[in-house]
Amino acid sequence: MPELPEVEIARLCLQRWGKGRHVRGITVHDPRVVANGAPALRPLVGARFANFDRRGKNLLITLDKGRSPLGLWSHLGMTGKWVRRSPREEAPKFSRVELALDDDQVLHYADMRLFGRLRVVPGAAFEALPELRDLGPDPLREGLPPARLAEALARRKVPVKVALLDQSVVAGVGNIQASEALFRARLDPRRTANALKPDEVRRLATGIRASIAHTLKAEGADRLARGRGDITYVEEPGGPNPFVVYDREGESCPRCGRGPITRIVQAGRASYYCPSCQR
DNA sequence: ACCCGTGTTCGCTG
DNA sequence: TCAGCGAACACGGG
Repeated sequence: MPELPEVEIARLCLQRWGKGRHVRGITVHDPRVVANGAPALRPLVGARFANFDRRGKNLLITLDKGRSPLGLWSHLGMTGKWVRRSPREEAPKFSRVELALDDDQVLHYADMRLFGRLRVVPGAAFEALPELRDLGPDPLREGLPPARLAEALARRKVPVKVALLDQSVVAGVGNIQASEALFRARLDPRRTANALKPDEVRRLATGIRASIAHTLKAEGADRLARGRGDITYVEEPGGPNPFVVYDREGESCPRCGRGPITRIVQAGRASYYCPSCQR
């Protein structure tokens, strides 16, 4: 379930589960999720988790081993997730890689669709990764200055919803957050990106940050960060939809009461919006 | 059987 | 050089 908020949750979980622990062993159930092949993960054995960072949807984990650090890059794709289990428990469905830790727990990387990837980064030199090269500002780490958003949108002639999916515009926004942010900004997703007025860009920047903050709260990030609550974050597939418009086609608008929330397809992806109050 | 899917990259076109 | 676009990747779930 990975856009910026879910990846941030994964970061907090991994930090909690892994920090200071050593990797005892690795089992690769499906080498397709390992960039450069399964043997590329071997250097992780014996390393100690030190730091857990995130850029957009990318997890950047640093481990200590000997005198030079080791990096572990993890992108969750569409269906990737990190899960902690006791070695006596059954592995989660679609577990592709497992890391055995020195506290007798196992971290599983599970990924049904296999769009996610793991990669060991020698020397933790994450700057060299092409996946990070063209990322725009990360709204949670460094905020989202309207001027910078305006600059990124200025050269795009596509609908603003489509532009928001480009990670070089804003790092971490995905298909759900794009619809949610545009609703909060009261902007029609079909508006051309480079035609937004300065005030509309400001509203959009605010909407993006508000949507991410709302999702983080709904998914329990505050409890995790404060060290309370269940240490095993497990999303409930049957749980209530925490979003304001996403996947709510036909419902009345929670803001204006009219709507109804409408689903359209843009660049092959679903967008949801209120035709009555998004202009 | 058919359509849909929280992501990204690649090759082609203008 | 680059924005834009569609296909491809892979495997369920409804």
